[in-house]
Formats: sequence, structure tokens, C-alpha cells
Amino acid sequence: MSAHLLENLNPEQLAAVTLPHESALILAGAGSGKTRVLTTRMVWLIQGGQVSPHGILAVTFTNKAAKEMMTRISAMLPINTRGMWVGTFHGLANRLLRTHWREAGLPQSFQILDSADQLSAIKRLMKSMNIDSEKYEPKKVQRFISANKEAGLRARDVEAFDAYSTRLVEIFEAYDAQCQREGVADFTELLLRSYELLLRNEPLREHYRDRFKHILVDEFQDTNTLQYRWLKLLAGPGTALFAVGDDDQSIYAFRGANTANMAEFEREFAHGNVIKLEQNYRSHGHILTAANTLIAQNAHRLGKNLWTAEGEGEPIRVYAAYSDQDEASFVVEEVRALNREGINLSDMALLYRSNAQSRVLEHALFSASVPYRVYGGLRFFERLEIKHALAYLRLLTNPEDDGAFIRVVNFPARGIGARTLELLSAHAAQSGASLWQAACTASGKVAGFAKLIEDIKQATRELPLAEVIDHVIEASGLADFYRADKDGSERLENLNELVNAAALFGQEAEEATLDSFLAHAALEAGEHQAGVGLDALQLMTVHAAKGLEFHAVFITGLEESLFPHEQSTLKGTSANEESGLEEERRLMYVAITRARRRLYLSHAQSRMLHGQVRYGLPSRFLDELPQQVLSPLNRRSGSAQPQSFGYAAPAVSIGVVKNAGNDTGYRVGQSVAHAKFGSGIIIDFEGRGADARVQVKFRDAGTKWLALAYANLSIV
DNA sequence: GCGTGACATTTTTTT
DNA sequence: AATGTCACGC
Repeated sequence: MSAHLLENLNPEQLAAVTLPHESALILAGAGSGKTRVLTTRMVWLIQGGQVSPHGILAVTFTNKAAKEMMTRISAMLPINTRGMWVGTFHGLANRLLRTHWREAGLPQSFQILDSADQLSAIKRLMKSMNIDSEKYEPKKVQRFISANKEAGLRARDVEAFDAYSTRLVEIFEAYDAQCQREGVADFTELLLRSYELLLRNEPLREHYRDRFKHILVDEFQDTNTLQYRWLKLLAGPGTALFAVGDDDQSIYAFRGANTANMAEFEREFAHGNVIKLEQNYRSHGHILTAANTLIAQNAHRLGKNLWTAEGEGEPIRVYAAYSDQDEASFVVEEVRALNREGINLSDMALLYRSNAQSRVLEHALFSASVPYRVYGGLRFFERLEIKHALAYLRLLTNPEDDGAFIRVVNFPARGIGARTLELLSAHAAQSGASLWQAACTASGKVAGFAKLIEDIKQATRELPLAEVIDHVIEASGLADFYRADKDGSERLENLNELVNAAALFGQEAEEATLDSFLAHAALEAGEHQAGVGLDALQLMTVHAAKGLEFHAVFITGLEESLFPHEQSTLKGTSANEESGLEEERRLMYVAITRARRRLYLSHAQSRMLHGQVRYGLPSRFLDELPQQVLSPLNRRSGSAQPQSFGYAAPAVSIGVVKNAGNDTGYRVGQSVAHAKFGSGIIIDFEGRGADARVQVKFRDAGTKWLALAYANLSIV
């Protein structure tokens, strides 16, 4: 074994990498070398002859993480890594189902529905069941179905307690039946179906249990109930489960991630075999102190404190802006200054809680000609024109796919409207056939469509993948449609890009069939964006920043109801409120720990939200940080603007400033303090003189109307 | 069957 | 503000 493999590992990392063949839980803090430990262990196991690449299963959450893992392993190991099962939960589940489709009760060419496909399938189903979509919102139905499947439950396992939930369960059941009929599986179905397959098929289960001597899981804190069960089922008595995670970075509870899995795993598998990686190699001292102090205020933790051998570094800069625009221009100036000092734009990140906040920031960056790149948003395979092209392809390989049929039967327009389709689906339902089968016996325009698909099928029979797609785009009329559309050139380019993607896939994939390409498109909606090489400022939500690091990080919009987000704490029971706030705090923790050297925190007194000016109080998270590592920034000197934190008139740009009478000295947007209710901000007023009343939004006491004559508000 | 305007609806996101 | 959804009229 090459000796340098284990060089430069600290004692804890070394212990984790060289653990014997036992299950273990690795609590790996932010920046503690988690991925390195994971990949080094795999290489160590293989090089030491303890296991063949064939006997390893490694699971991640994102394709990016899986790819990263593979790249690192290939760099360390000169062997063929093909036989290794490294991938996302969904990717691996798909692999199982493709191999054992018959046993799993699926057609060989089953197709994968992404969330949007799933939603339209639900809408279609509800229409056919005559269900009022006002009373049962399709999105809620989708959440209901997904949440149950993620908990490992089928419709028959769900207990209904009233008329409403009874109906929901009925829809759930009908939805699964429809998917089965059409030969499609949604994301969660991949997991649930492969779980059930292994559960019921003992020989198969034993085969895989025997095969996988080591199962390694990344980002374990993000697993949901079903994923954990899936892992437990695959792990036999001779399997060592190696789970790496950080409960403090669990930020996906809102979509089913179950933090309790970590504690449960410790009890069920690790049996005290727990290693904590607490040395942080990323951030300077003050930044870590801030992160540690903040997260210590969460009650539900496994407990862990990061430390660094680096110095304290610079203080954390806090900027109180008058408005969102002021905040944006502050960021622009700082970014430019740092860039002049030699920091690459790509080594700086601009983070926000929700996507809607990027607009103002983008505008300011654009006006100042600072190159930037926004992550998130519409992914390549989710674009409309791509979805259409893929639907044609799906129909070719799986004619039972009614969702694909509906999507393309009249796009581009062929004069097949709602009425015609209604008749067709009634006809199909009557004879228990798919829309495609019904179309084959139809006449008129529908028959023309059926012939078109048949012709394409004939013409592409012998063609390689990329040419199939090229032919489909032309023959379907998609290309002509976008050529005729004056705004269609970008969409045409994307369709071209799809052909390129297929060509690339043909070169790289083990088997470049149409089915595998379609699965690839559904499972890896990936970062197909151009301009990666350019030096540009990185804009993204805090969620999207997890796993990344930057020299300088700006966390913007640190205001109550924005971050922590009001939706996260408002609804539900007090227990939900508590856990919601804790998740927001973990989110803030993730944001802070992205920074290596420099961290900026900013909040704005006023902000445009939903087309209205809103006044917000500074986030409670700012108060929860140790004040000695913070350095409040004032507006650059020489400015005509007032300089203190809260005591300032809103910037001119936010519109009309109401004055509560010219004699009171109070105005909308002003920070005030009340003896009993604490600090707050004035959001409205009425009356004048002795009758004047103001509406104050208090940090902790809610929103109240107060008479100025009695309230004795002090200006903060 | 198709285009247009009124209307609601705004967290976070991967697969 | 901006975007998507839906009903209505041609």
C-alpha cells in the first residue's frame, strides 16, 4: 500500500479511515475533511485487499457529490472503478430496478417522472376522478403522496381520520395505479419500489447483502425515513455501514430529512463507535467562534465544537443598510474592493435565504458591470422545449406513457384540442387502453399523429442515440416551430444542446440506449450551464451553498421574517415552531461556515417584497452571535447619510415617507423601544397631535397599535 | 382550438 | 414585481 495515502491525516481522520470492519458514525463538522475521509477510506479498504471495488456501495445525495467522490478515487487508485456502486440514492435505486425490472413488476422501459411530471400526472388523474382542485390542491396532494412514500407508506398503510383524508388516500391509491398502468415511476417510487423488491425477494436481498461488505453514506443527516430503511435492508450481518454526517448541517427537514436517523443509527449500528472530526481546516478563528456560539443555542444536538489551528483572523463585518438597494450597493463596493486586492470573484459568494432576493443584488451587480453567476433556477432538462423533446422520446420507448402523450399530442399545434382529447381519453378508459392505443384506432387528426410517431419509430430504428434525437426534433415539427417563432432561437440552441448532450452520453456511458439516456436526463438535471470557467461572483441561496467554501462570503437579508423565514416558524404546533427555528439556525450555521477568511453580514431596514415596501427588524441571529467578534460597519465617511445602526430615515428610493405629525418626531420605518414590549419598528401611523397612534411591529411581542401620548416610546 | 387578459400566489431543493 | 394559471371570447 502506498504510504502517502495516510499522510497528513490528523489522528481522528486516521482513526476513521482505518476503522476495522465495523459500522461507525463519523460526526464530521463543517470543513473537517469529510469527503477526504470518505474517499481515503474506500481507497484504503481496496488497496489493503479487504474488499474488492465490487463489494463497495457508496451513497451520496447529489450527483455532484457522487462525481466528486469518483474523481478523487480515480486519482488515488489506478484501477477500473466501473464495478463500484457509487451514486445517489435515486441513481442506485434506478440501477437496481433496471436490472431486476421483472421482479419489481415494472416494464423494461419504465420512465422516470420528475416533480413537474408528477404534478401534471396528479392533475390529470384528479380531472379524471372529477375531484375539485380547489378543495384538493394538486400541490398539496403531491406533498401528501411524497411524504407518505418517503415514510415508506403505501396508500393502504395510511390511516384516514376524516372525509378529507379518506379522499386523499383514495387519490394516492389511484395515482399509484395510474403510474403502474403507464409504466412510470416518480423519484420516491424508485426508492420505495427497490426497497419493497429487496424486502420481498429474499434471494435477491441475500445476494446484495452478501456482495456489499462496506456501505458508505455521505451527508447522513439528510436521509429520510425510507432511505434509512433502504440502507438497513441492504446491510447484512457481514456489512459495515460507515455513515458520515453533521447534524448541525441538517437543513432539509422540510422535505422529509430525519435528523433522528443519526441518533438511531448510533444506537442500532454504531454502538458507540463514533468518531468526531472537530478540527476545521477552512475558516479563521473569529468565523468559527461565531458559528459555534450560534449553533450552541440549538437544544437538539449531538454535540460537537469546531476548532482551528489558524489564528483569529479578521472580525466579522456587519452592515446595517437603509434599504435592500443600499445593501446591494454596499455589497458591490466591497466586492470590487476585494477584487482589486486580488481576490478572484469566483472565490466570493453572495448568499441569501430565498431566491427572490437575488433580483435587487443582480441589478446592482449588472449596473456596476461586475460579472456574476446565479446558481439554481431553471435547469437544462427542465426547460420546456427539452421536456417536449424528451416526451417524444419517451413515447417512442414506452407508448403507455399517457403523460408524455398528452404533452406532445398537440405540440406543435396539430388542431387536436381539449374536446378531442376528452373523447379520446373516454374511449381509452372504456376499453382500459392507453391513450396511445386509443389513438392508433382513431381517425382524422389523431390518426395523423399516431402515424407521425409510427414513422419516427421506423426511421430511427437503426440510428445511434444522438441521431435519433436529432431526427425526432426535426420530424416532430419542434424545430420548425421554434424557427418560426421570433423568440425561439434560444430554444433552438437548447434543442441542439440536447443532441450534443446525447452524443456525449453516447461516448461516456456504458450502454447508450434511449432508456438509459432518458433516465440520465431525469436523474441528473445537472449543471449544464455554460460560462463555468469565467471569473464571476457566485450568487446562490444558503441551501445551494452547502458543501462549498469561499474566501469571502456575504450573507444578506438578515432580517426577522426573512432569515429566519417567517414560514418556517409560523405554522403548526409549538414543537414545529421550535424545530423550524432550529433548522433556520442550522441554515445560518451553514452559511457562516462557508467563509474561509472574510465574512460580511448585512440587513436592511426596508425591503421591497411582493411589490410592497416592508420594514424589517435585524435578525435575532445577529444578536445570538458573540458581539466581540463583530465589527459594525458604517457608511463610508464623507457620506451625507446618517451613520448609526437603526436610527435613520429610510432611503429616498423606497417611496413616500409618512410622518406621524410634524411634531412627534416619529415616522414609519423608525426603530423604537417600548418598556414592556421591547424593540420594534414603526410600520404605520394614524391621527395627529395628541391623538396620534402608531403601529409598531415588535421583535418578540407581535404587532400592536399604540397611542403615542401614553406609550412612551423611545427612539433607538 | 387558440390567444388574451384577469387573477392569484409567492421558502428553502434534490432526485 | 413577476410569474404562472385559468376562464373567456373570438
